[in-house]
Amino acid sequence: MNGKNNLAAISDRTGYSVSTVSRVLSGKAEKYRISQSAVERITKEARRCGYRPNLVAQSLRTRQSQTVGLVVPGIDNPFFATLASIIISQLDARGYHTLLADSRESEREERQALEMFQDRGVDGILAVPVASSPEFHEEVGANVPLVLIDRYFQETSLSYVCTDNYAGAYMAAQYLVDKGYRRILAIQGVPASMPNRERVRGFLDAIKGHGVESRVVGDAFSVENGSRETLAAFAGNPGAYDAVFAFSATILIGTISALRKLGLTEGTDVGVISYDNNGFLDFMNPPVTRVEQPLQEAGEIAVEALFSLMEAHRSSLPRPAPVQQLVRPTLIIRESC
Amino acid sequence: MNGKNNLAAISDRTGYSVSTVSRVLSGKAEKYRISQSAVERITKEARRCGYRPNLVAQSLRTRQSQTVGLVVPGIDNPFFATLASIIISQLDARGYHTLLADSRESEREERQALEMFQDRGVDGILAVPVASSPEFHEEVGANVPLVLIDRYFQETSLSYVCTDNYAGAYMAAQYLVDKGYRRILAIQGVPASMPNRERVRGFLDAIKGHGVESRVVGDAFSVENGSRETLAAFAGNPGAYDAVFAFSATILIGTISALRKLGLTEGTDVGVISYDNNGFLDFMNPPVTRVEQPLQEAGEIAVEALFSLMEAHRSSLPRPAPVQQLVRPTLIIRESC
DNA sequence: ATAAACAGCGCAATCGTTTGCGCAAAAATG
DNA sequence: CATTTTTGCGCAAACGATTGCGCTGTTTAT
Repeated sequence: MNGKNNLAAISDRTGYSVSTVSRVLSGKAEKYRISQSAVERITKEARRCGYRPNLVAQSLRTRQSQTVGLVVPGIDNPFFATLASIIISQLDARGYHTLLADSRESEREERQALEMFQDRGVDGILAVPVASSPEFHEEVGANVPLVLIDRYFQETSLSYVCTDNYAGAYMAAQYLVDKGYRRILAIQGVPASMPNRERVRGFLDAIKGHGVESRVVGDAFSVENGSRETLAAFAGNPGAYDAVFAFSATILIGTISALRKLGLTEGTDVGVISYDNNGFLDFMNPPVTRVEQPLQEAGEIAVEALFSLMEAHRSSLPRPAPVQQLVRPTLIIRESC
Repeated sequence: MNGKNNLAAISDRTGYSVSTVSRVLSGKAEKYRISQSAVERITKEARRCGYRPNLVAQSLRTRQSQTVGLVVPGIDNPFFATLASIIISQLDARGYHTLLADSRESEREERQALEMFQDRGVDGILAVPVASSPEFHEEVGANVPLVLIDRYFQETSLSYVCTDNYAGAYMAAQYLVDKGYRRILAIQGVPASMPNRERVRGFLDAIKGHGVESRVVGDAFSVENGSRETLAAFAGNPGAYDAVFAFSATILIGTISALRKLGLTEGTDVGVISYDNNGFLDFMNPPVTRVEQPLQEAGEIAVEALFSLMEAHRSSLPRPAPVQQLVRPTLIIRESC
């Protein structure tokens, strides 16, 4: 084309100043009482040459980027992929774009991502935190609106929206107990994470006083962890446990894979129950009983909370009280235990 | 803190000009022959106050953003989630950040995303295109490095990296024929997309001359489509087909769900075969035979291609010849047919 | 001794937009 | 007709970083 395609170019071609062109094209024409004739001439020229504002310059000047940063501990995990999908849709619906980062469960990478978000001037941040203590997140949260999701910290003033992992695990364990299982292996995810700790607590509380032998093992929300721990527990002792509680769908896959390798069948030889929902779980053999987390709802609440923080931030109003909410999961009963 | 935290502030506090501070902090000290003493004083002060460059300003000035845009047709689809995950990791490893957009199979939203990417000055774009013709993408590709992935266009000068869908579908169909199936229902995804067209072509070519009755139905890579089409095909006529070829894992889920609802069992009553790989497929009942696409490999090649385009673009060198590559899928044989 | 080379750094323009302030002309008021 | 108000628009300074050019002073070559 004609080389440049910015306000200055339109200014040149219409004879109006850059200021006027800017005001017209950013919809502030009447606020600044620009004449009808100017508005028409300018919008016509802008349309003609397909003008599009440079968002980088706009961000620099206005300190708003129409972008939020989202950091998750592993986008390859279907759970976080689903969560990300839900959040991206929500943001999109509000006209915001998403910078997506993956911390891979690493505190260092998480810090980098959060710093990068700030350096790029995002308007807000949604994070599934990985760090073991809230200091850094709180520091970041003091500068830019920040809402935690899925994981959170004790005693923090940050907003968070999570599912009630204590209740979820409690329901699952109680169900196993009711079904008569008495030797239960729980395979956990990342031990330090709040959801995991809450699940362990819910699990232990539910089996307490029922004469259940149990062990909690494992260290990651991964297929590999599920497989390794299951092998370790059952190899050489096929009757070691009568049920397995997998703390995530990924872990479940590892567990089932290992059971099969050992010649055990889930559901009959060993009861299994899982966390997370997933279209596949209904078509496994047997269909898997599981705790479903209301991710859509959690995502909606989190985004809502973030936007009210952002709104206050924009107007330099006092920060609204933090939203700290747990949403209730539900037990989906099938045939695996 | 001390209010601002930019080059000017450091300039004030050290007595050196903004230029010198900039050159030191952006690692160009020796190129511009800055003295040791200046370098030390400045880096010390920068460390003290935790200086971090404003990436928005940097982008505006240098026209580089260390960002690439990624647009997929549905991040909620596990296939694209996996692809996105792979690509984000690759970009991250090269120090690039990712703006992720979801076109939801809508040409309009795809255009919006691509335009937004340009407005934000991304350094490159990776796209799973949705449009039916390449014009718009070619236009964009003329301005900013662009590589297509998973889907592509005929006769385009754009780079693309996809799997060989013709070969994949051919293998699958041939396997069904070899197994003796003669009435095959193929449930396709988005009809106009190149992978889908190639799969249809591969499917039809493979069954040709073998006396196979077949129909190709459906219009989306979704669970709902799989379920709807399966119901329509088998309701009132349980023996309508002896095998179903699902063109994606999501479609497969819908198909199995529908078969069960109709009292049919996949594998025995009706053979099923699927496209895509997925940890769950091995643990369904029965385990599902499927065509696995080498996504990791495709992602690596695509990112590699993108970076060589970006490199040339940065140095205003002539654009290297487009990379147009198909990578070969493999058939994973299990027990569902 | 004079010129040339070089070391070390700053000036000021630039990227594209936004916006407070002010200025002139036109319109309204007394 | 003199004053005030309103209308319509432009000047220029931001936002924070980068970089071509040039300016001083010192060192080296001729």
